[in-house]
Amino acid sequence: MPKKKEVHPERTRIGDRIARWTIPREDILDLLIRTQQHLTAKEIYAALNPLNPDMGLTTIYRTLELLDTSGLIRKIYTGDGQARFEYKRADHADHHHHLICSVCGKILNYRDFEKEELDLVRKTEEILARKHGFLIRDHNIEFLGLCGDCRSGGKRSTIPGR
Amino acid sequence: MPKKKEVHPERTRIGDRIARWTIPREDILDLLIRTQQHLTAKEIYAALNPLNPDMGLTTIYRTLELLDTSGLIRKIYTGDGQARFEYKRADHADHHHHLICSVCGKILNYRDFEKEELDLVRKTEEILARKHGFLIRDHNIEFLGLCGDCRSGGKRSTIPGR
DNA sequence: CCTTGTAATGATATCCATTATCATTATAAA
DNA sequence: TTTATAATGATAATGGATATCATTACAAGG
Repeated sequence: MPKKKEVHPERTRIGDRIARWTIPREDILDLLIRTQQHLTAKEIYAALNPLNPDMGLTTIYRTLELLDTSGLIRKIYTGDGQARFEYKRADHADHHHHLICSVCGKILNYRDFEKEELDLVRKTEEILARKHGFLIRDHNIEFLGLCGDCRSGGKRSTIPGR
Repeated sequence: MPKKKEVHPERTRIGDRIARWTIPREDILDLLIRTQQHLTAKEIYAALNPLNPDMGLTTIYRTLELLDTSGLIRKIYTGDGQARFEYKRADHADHHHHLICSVCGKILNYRDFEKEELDLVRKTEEILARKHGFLIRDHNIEFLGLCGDCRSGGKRSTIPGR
């Protein structure tokens, strides 16, 4: 049976921004939903190419921008010169932040202290709105440091700027 | 009297990484100390060029990487495709985070809730160290949203992806 | 003061992620 | 089916950042 997928329910979340729900869009969103990693455009391309060799890199970039603008995915800058993407669940079920190793670039998700953090964030958002008229839509928290491997290894990074 | 500056005291903080403290290094660090903004390499180039037309862009990039690696300045990615830099005071006196407008790209510093935030961060760092063997060296917190102008204006951004 | 090894610089070329262009294809509604 | 046009993909172009390498200039030892 050839590829024959149901349209993902999330598709409705971008209904007003989009006219046609296509195979590339379905495949890219699908991949991001399934993976735990933070993928770059090229990684997505590499992952989907075997399944759909006709999909070009341009489409990946365009689709990622569409999904990001629509709030379905999040664009992350970890400082290695390329943007990464992760799926953003509507229900905050996977609310987490990042732990980035400055040496090897590894990214860990962390999920502890959600409640306290959310209290703090909410409070901050209130103040910011009052003080600067800023409407908060999202926040990022990231910790930079050395992962276990790089701490013990003590080796130098080959990544420039790290 | 020609330019004749005292070497900035911070110079000692990178003593072991550096052999010579030069005019470009002094000027770049000096500029970052004085400004409240978050400058790109090109903005720094533009600002210093009138004073020192011989300074090339390459030196700016190299010096910024040196200062960043040494922990004197912080590299920030706001998502507009170019890295920005800010001076990082040793005494945490200016501890702050960023408020980024997704439409116009404006960046505000915010400094409220430092104590609670630091408590939370410290606690988190402890857990992360225990759980993942991660040694935290820095953290970033940023809020993304719409600034007052862009809220009321309701105009669309020309910045791709925003 | 000179000399000298070499760190630092700057012009240039290059790299690489991302965007723009535009002809072609394929979707969804009539 | 037909059709208007949204979406795609090959290609070229853009632009921030880095590599290369000959040149300059700093700092230590004479």
